[in-house]
Parts: sequence; structure tokens; C-alpha cells
Amino acid sequence: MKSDSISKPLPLSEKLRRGNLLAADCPSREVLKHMTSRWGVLVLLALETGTFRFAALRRAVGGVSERMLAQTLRQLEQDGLVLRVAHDVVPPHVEYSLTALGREAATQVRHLADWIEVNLPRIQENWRASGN
Amino acid sequence: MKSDSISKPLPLSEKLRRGNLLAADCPSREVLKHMTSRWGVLVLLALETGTFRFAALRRAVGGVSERMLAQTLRQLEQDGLVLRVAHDVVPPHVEYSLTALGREAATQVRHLADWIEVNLPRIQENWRASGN
DNA sequence: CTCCATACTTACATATTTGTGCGTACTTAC
DNA sequence: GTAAGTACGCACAAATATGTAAGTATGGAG
Repeated sequence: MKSDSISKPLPLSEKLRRGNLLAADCPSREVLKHMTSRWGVLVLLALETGTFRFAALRRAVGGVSERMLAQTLRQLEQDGLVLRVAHDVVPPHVEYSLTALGREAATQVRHLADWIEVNLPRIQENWRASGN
Repeated sequence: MKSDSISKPLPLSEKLRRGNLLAADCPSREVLKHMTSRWGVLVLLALETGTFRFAALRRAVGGVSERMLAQTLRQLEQDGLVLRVAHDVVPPHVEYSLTALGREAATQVRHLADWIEVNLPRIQENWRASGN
């Protein structure tokens, strides 16, 4: 009785589709961490609406600190989702936007976000039902 | 010059679609936190493939500790995404599965996960390009 | 001449998350 | 009789995430 419904020999196609995110050492988990981090999601959503300068982005994403915004942007940049363009002028001027890859990623994240916002009422019913 | 590209008066339809996840006090952020938490994502993915008992689920999701799995399941249950059925027998027997709401949520999460797994190579190129 | 704005970085403090090990109340296998 | 499996809850410790305040180089406003 050790074969739980996950360990049956999946066909190759399935193996590819599902990858191995469920495996502890899958490198995808790192990307998942960046994209689903507290601020990663919000930054992706914000940048989907256009190009922003650092301070403007900070104002757009309610609640981020400078430190966290900078760190989040660095991660997403390293993953190739965010493009950073620095104009070498005296008062610094840097612009952030999504790369093609980033736009794809943002699309997925937005679908998730949309689902949550649309279904929030249904979820809140459960909150009340289980005594907050 | 305070109107950054986010604050232009959106039409009502847009306002509803986008909600206010970008606002610091939006209640959706709580749900987002549960669903995109380190183990929340993985549990949703695992449960999408069937019903599991606690220990089996723990084996399916590589790397979770008992404590975290229990906590994650409790959150998702309160949000109404996970159904917990406890059979009152002597060696405890509890079964976890997704509710209708949970299946919808899991679908979104899976799309995100699939995208990541499929595009991991493209992302890894950027890792190399930016020194690690 | 002083203050603000820009886009960050760094040091330090705190908050939140996560893990570890133990306990439970029994049953089945050895 | 002893060990293992079940589904957790709890206390404590360690790890990680996040916030705060200050600093940088420079130009423009007042």
C-alpha cells in the first residue's frame, strides 16, 4: 500500500507537462519563488501596464519599501523577466519594463490575480463560515 | 507630474477587472499569500491529481515538514479551497481533496507552474548571462 | 546656501516563516 | 514486548524576509 496516487508510472508526455516542481530539488522552484514572492507578483502586475521609473513603481505598488522593490526587481531582471534601462544622467534616471518573457509570465500571474479578485466574495463566505 | 501611468482614471470595467490588489490594504492579498505561499502552490498542484491522506500528501510534496503541511492545509481549508474529511477511527484517517472552488484555483496555479517548467530553459539562459 | 528629488546600497533591528523534536492514543506487525 | 504508522499540536530554535534610517553624487528650485 505504498503506491499513493502520485507514484504510478506516468506516461512520458505527462512527465514533461508536470515536470518535477513537486520534487524538492527542482530548479523551477527558484523561479516560482521569485514570481510568487510577496512583491514579485505585484511588480509583474504593475509593469504589465507600462514602463515605470523606480519611484513611480514604488508608488504604484502599495506598501513596498525601497529595499524590497530594488531586491525584487534585481531578481526578476536576473530571470530575464524585467528590463532595466539606466540613462547615465546626473540625477539618476532608470526605467523598468517587461521583456517578452516577462510579458508571458505576467499574463499567467494576472490570470491568477484576476481569479482571486473575482472570487474573493466566495472565499470570504468561507472565512465567515469557519469563524474568521 | 504626480500622475504616473497607473493613476489615470480607469473606466469602471477596468477597475473591476483589476480590482485593487496593488493597494496595500486589499483583502485579496491575504488569499494571494495563501495560494502563492511556498507550500500552498505545491499542495494545490498535488491535490489536483486526486485525494490524499496527510502522510501521502507529505510524500508527494517534496520537502514539506509536517508542521508546514498542516498549517498550509488549514489555511486553504479556511479559504474553502481544500476539503478535509476525517473518519473517526482509531488510527486517525483523514482525507484531503479540492473543493469546486479549489479546483478552479488549482487550474490557475497549474498554468503558472506549467509556464515556469516549460520556460525554465529560457530563464536559465539569463542566469548564465548575468553571472549565475 | 539649504532643501528636495533621483535610484539605489548598506547596516542594523524586527517580524515572519520554517524546521526539529517530542507527545498522543491506539492498532498492527514482528 | 517493542517498534512503527497515523495526523497532527506544541514549544523552542534557527533561518529568512522585511522594514527603517542614513548615506551617495549632483542639479535645480527657492
